[in-house]
Amino acid sequence: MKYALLGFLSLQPMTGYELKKMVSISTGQFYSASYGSIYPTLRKLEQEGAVKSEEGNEGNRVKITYAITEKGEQELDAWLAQQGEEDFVLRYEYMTKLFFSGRRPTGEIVRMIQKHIEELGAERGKLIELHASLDESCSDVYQMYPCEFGIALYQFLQDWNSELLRRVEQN
Amino acid sequence: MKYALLGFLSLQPMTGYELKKMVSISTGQFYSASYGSIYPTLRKLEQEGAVKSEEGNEGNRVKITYAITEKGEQELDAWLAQQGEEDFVLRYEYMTKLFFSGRRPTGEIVRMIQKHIEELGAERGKLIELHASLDESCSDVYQMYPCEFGIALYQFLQDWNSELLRRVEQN
DNA sequence: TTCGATATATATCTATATGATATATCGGTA
DNA sequence: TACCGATATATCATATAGATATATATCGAA
Repeated sequence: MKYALLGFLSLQPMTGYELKKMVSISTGQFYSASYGSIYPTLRKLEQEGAVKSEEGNEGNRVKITYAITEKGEQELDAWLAQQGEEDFVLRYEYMTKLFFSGRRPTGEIVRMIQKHIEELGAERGKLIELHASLDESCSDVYQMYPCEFGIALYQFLQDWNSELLRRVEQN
Repeated sequence: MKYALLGFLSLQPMTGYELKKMVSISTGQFYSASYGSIYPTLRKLEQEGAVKSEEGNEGNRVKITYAITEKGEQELDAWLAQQGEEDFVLRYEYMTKLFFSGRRPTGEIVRMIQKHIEELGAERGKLIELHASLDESCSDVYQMYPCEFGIALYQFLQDWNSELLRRVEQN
């Protein structure tokens, strides 16, 4: 969490709200953040001296903009450079259902798989749109990779489930 | 959480400890459970009447075996039949690092990708072993699919990252 | 021009989950 | 018999999502 926020703040100073939007768009497929974690983490990062906040006021609105500090940049680079076992967590509820599908009639399973494939297609479509819009705004090839990964991942999921559908229908 | 535990208890009555082991082996790739969630959930399920517990005692050891009830079976089937948007969460820390890798020297990025591909291969190897051992114990084709999915997923991840490595090395 | 919908912005609460740790028993082996 | 690893239950601290509350700003349509 902490390092991802530092990373985004290294691109430009932002408010918690802007941070949430940016996280959702750019790495949202495999890393998401809620306000319930963003705001407390920002306060903690400021205590540590990794970011500093500036309270601007547009009219009557309170607006706290956070910027990364020199110390924060160093921490970010240390995290990027460190080759630890990276966290990889996949929670795929559909697969849990599939595991127990032996209890259910084949027709129902077929419909579940078909619907899932459609949903995967829709998600993939959204990412393809995002990719087109990203082309202009990205300062860096590396910032395109997660979106490209997401598109390829959904393609893989669609393919795997299409093959599953074929197998289930065949008996 | 709740429904996954009900599912496993529909296969056979079990203790919380056995449940944890079984979850880790069978759906562990995309759904995991800790004791801190298993025991409280079992107690809640019993309050709801979806499972009933029996306190057996082997010698001096306390051993609480949980079995699914008729009501629990109905709840499980209702969950399996219901076509809702299923939870899909991927937390892929490596991809977050990649997003910010523009800050780092190419050599370091190449090493990160290489190491990651090796780790993916190791994980895939474990699943292939598991698949071989599963052949005997599974009562059902559906119980094989999650493991097969895991193997295919790691293959996809290896392929995607190998292609990424090629691209990064080329400039 | 005013009304309502949507976007911006911060903050906090509840429920739940993880990971670690504590405690204790059991079976096998050295 | 002493010890290790597996079995078994339980709980703590910490983290997080998701929902909700509150308020302001913007913009288009009636």
